[in-house]
Amino acid sequence: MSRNVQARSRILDASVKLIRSKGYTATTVDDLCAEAGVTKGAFFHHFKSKESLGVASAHYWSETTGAVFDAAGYHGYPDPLDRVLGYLDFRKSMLRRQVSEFTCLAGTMVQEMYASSPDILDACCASITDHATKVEMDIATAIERYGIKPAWTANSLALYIQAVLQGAFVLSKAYGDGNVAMDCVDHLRRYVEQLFLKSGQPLQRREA
Amino acid sequence: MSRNVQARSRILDASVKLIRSKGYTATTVDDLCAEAGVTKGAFFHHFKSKESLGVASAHYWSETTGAVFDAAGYHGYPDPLDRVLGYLDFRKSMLRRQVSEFTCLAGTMVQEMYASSPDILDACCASITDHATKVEMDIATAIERYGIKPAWTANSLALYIQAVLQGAFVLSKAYGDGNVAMDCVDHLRRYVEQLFLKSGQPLQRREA
DNA sequence: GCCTGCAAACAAACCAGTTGGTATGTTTGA
DNA sequence: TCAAACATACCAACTGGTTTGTTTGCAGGC
Repeated sequence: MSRNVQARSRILDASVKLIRSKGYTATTVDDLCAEAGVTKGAFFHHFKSKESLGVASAHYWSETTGAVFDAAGYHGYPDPLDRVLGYLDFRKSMLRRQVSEFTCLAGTMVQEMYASSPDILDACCASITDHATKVEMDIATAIERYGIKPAWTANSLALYIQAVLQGAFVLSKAYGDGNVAMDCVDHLRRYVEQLFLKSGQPLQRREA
Repeated sequence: MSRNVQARSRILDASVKLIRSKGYTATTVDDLCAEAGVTKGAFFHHFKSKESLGVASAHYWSETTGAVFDAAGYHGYPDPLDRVLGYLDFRKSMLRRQVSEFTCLAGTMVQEMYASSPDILDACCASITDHATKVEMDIATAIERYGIKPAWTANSLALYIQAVLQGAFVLSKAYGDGNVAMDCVDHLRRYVEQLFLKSGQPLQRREA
């Protein structure tokens, strides 16, 4: 911990950047070292294998993105449905950036590693599940508050939201920009609003 | 065309199987040859490079899956909305199989190659777009037939449907089975039904 | 003086693609 | 007609570069 405290976290930052754009397999240890500005010796000092870096990268992703969402403003809304819709608006706002800056590391790695590395798969799955669970809380509270008796569960809607986002990322990569993804979030928002719209009782107004 | 007519198509079959489960980069030419039962010489006789096999694989995927959907029964329904919902039911029925048998080659490759190979990206993008366009036709007809004036376009809904499916595949890989994906299709079906449900005018009944 | 944190060189395995050849069938022209 | 020339489909061995991981050594704090 003497010479350079940040070597490990510089490797983790490099892993997020490179794996998101090239994928896990195509990202070599040399690539990671070059991007992080460290040598192979430093890499294998901090991670016992490339696979363990993959696992650490997924955990790191969970922590860093978790902090971003925890800090977002929508958590302050008193209405739980507003918080869910606020989450969607927040996600939509992120889609203005470059494709490589708004896509999901966990989703990318899952697609590539699901049959190859159980450890990486578990770490990615935990990342997605943890994130979905936060939204699920607000959905569950909203179901209670709005007094609806849905044919679906808070869990399934939370996972559906994640599925739409993951799929929107795939289409964004295919088309080269986030416009498709924004349209997808619009459809998703309309659906969520609809689910809580009791027949005859209009939803109270909220800001966009 | 004398010795063994099927060498090329055996390689293509092998590519779909291997790339879907391991990803493009992790699938080596040797893997493909072993799976197809051919030698490296045969491989490079039929494909000038691994990348060109990737492109050919995406085209092959388009053709083979296109044939499956073209042969499905829902095209016979007279009501265009029934055809759209029938498409969703058909997709849901596929989710009973193994994860590696219902996921999308194009979506998997896009995630991995979007920043690495423009040629493969184009081929995958075309595959997804072509497929979405078929659904878009029925959506457009349904908009007319049902006389609705939506805030969305047939194109954006068709792409949204693909996004949900692609995202559902990611979650299926993460959780190891298609149950999450089936829940997603249920949510999606509810949404599509809702979109065509004019206030006060119930939708005519159709079979599940 | 010994552990941590890293550098540099090295090694063994692996990978895409090449080479040089063979077997089989097809075209051509005397 | 039929044989020489050509084309196609394929094979086994090889090559040069790349990849993950190791080893050895060294600088500085405790």
